[in-house]
Amino acid sequence: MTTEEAGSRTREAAEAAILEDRQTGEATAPDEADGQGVAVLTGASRRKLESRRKLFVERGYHETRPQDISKAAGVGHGTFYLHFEDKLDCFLAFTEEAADELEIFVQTHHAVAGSLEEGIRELLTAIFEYSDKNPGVLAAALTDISVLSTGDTGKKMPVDRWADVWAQLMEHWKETGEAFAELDTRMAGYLIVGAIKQGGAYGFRRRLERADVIEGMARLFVRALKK
Amino acid sequence: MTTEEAGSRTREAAEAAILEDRQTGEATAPDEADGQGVAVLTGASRRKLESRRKLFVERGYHETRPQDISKAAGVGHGTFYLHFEDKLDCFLAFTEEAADELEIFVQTHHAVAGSLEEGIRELLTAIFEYSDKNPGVLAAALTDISVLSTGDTGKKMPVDRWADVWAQLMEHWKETGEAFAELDTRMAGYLIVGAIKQGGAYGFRRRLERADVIEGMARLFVRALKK
Amino acid sequence: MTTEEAGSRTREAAEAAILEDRQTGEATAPDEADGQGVAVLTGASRRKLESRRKLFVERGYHETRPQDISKAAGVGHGTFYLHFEDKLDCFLAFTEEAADELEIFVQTHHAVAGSLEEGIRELLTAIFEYSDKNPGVLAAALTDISVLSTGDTGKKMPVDRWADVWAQLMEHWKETGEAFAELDTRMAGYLIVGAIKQGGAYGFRRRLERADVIEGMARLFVRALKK
Amino acid sequence: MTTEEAGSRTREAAEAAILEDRQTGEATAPDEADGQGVAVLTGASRRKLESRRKLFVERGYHETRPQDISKAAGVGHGTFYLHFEDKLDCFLAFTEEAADELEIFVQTHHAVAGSLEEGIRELLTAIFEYSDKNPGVLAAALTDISVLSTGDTGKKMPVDRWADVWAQLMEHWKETGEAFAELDTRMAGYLIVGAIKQGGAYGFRRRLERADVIEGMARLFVRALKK
DNA sequence: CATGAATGAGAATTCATTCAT
DNA sequence: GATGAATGAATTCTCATTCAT
Repeated sequence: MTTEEAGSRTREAAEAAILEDRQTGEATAPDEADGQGVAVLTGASRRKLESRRKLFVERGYHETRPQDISKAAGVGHGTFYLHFEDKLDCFLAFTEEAADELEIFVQTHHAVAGSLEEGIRELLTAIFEYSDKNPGVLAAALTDISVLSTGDTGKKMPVDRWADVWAQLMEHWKETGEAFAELDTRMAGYLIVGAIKQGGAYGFRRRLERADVIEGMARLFVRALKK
Repeated sequence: MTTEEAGSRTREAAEAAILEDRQTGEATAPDEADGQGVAVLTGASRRKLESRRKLFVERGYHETRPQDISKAAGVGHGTFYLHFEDKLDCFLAFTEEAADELEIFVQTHHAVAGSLEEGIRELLTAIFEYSDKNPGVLAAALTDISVLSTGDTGKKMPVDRWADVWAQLMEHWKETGEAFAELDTRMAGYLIVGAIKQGGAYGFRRRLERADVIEGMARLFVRALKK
Repeated sequence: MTTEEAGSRTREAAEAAILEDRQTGEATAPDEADGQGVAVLTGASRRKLESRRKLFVERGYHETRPQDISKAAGVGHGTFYLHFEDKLDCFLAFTEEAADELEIFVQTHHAVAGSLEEGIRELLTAIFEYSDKNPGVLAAALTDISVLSTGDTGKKMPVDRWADVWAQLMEHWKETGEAFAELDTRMAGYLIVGAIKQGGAYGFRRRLERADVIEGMARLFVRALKK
Repeated sequence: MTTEEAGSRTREAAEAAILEDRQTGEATAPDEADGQGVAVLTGASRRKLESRRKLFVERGYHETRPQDISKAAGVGHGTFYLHFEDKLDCFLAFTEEAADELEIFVQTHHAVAGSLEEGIRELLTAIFEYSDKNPGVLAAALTDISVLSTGDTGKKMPVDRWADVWAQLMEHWKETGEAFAELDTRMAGYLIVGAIKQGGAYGFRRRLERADVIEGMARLFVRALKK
């Protein structure tokens, strides 16, 4: 998605667009919408419904009612179901939105990344910057699917997407000979995501300095991965 | 708990007791696994209520009703509330029970652990053995508290306990000079728990060989920690 | 409410409107009989929910479930909570409705009241006529608040409203010199309301002739109040 | 009941016995117990169960559970049902106990009463003294039966007993020619009880001076009844 | 497209009462 | 007699979703 666009933007611009609630993002988001009931709308109410983010982040999935989202968006209850199949669908939309934003961060940061060491540090910085501007969003978006519904929805969750991103990077570092050869990049992707999620939550709770958290993580990740 | 007893048992015996649903544990567990504010009830129904585990694991917190637990235990609805203050209290009891069990595994494995490398491998083995015998229990017990209730309950969750265990081990390895000096053991404890949780889920979903998962994790952890 | 309308109606007409379940009252009552915090809903279900009266009167507060009221009204359980905050709120709405109706009776009767003696007799007549047409309503509406909820709700209960009405009348009779000068009208208002409530219940149980009950009360009240 | 005893006691002694929680009352209370399941017991637990009074007064009927009464009495749940048929039976026992106590007050005060005027003032004084020593007891004991259960229990409630007492007194005053001849003493009994109940509640809420409340009531009652 | 009144299955919890010990 | 663990019908209230307008 929007990779060509992202390429033509400066890194700062791309991030700014995201952080300022995607006023320029309109051109991109609808693209991903398939012709089906979900996320079909382009107009005002779709943008309004993005108020879901605030609610899901602050209250969590189970404490947020479709009604709340509609109300916060200033639309009627019924309108909610013109945009989302159901509550879970709405949550996944939020989740994907967050993943999209993060992906841009990751990509733009990677563009300038040189060595494995610099790259990891850059990425973590990007992630925590994002987290700083969007407090709680990652934690909320990484909510375990099993908590949301019983049956496996088959949906690709943000965890998977993000793990992929890391896996690809590590694959790249394997090719450049910076990462050790036996590295199982898929597995390592999940391990890193898990570590970041838990470590991030810990740092948040303990109100640790962002720089310290990043440094602590980076050191361990670099040691773990470097040849 | 039962540390003196655990000492007198062989490691296998101790684990077996746990894994076989604690037939020998009765003398110890029911007395202290409670501490929940509700009257410390012993007797038939309390033990029966341990059926909660199966349900929380299979369906998750939100899909398990107090009624289900009572029914599975073969007792009346009201009996549930003689043993637990409310649903959350019941879940936390399950959670602590699992943490207790795991702690024994970790302790007994550590007892024989020699080097950092062996130690990590041992621990991971222990954890995955436990997970193998108690499928899903760890994942369920590590459920994020924020998903369970709105307000912070102030309870120490299994994640914290487990992170502590790892932190202490790493502290030990720092003293023996096996772990690198600048290691922030607290943070690293959380990172490892997060990684194991996510990696474990990944391995479970992909039906990976346990040995491979352990090996993959161990390699990374050792690299990350060793001097 | 509807004071100007009541003025233009004959006394009989105004009462009839009330007693015949307010078919003409629709224009006025639904708009203000609410004031309850929950959205001011008009429309079918609100009027239907007035079936609460029958239930509260026949079964009393504790024997009437929100569900019963909904069912009697032919609406769903959930609808109940669109109109009332909770069960108590619903009861208080009934209570206020009854007080409103009674107030009109009292006012219209007072309009024609001449002397203290005539006035008292008129009022009692009005009250018992109302009670006759709405059997049990006053008794139910005068239910002691302490029976309904633990904490003081701070709400002005019908007893207070009605005591006020009597107090004002007595104040008037003090001014005209018909009532004795030292009369504490506030206190006397409560005494009279209490007496009517208990005496009414007694008369109802004993199936006494309405005229006799009125006469018995009137005689005592007149003696007590007249200069 | 115990009229001969009451007669041989001084008024002060009789009241003291009541107010000091009836240490001497044991000889009397059991007398009234019939040979049936209810109130059969004489021993320790019966006296203990009298803690019901505090609970019914403070929390009201619906907020007081048999369990609470048992607990307050320091006996087991089951013991409750050895003494009372059910919760309502227990409440009525409390109610009768209060009525008994009040009756003694009323009788002893009446013994010294001379004129109608003095008599009324004496009685009111007695009642409010009792209420002062036993705050809330009368209000609780006068709880309307309809609030307690659906079907008429056929039990004679305290209201009735008390109304009777007043009726008898008024009958007496009719005979002495102090009360006006046409007085319907039965009805008037209820009117007075109702007035006292409501007026007492009002005075209590407004924290009026007891003397003022008594004076206010007495004046009205005397005016209403005197020839 | 948009609405919001209406819905009713379902959730958590309570409590009067029983009965085996 | 005394106990208190056990019960399950019953209660209040919620909330994801629908559908007539």
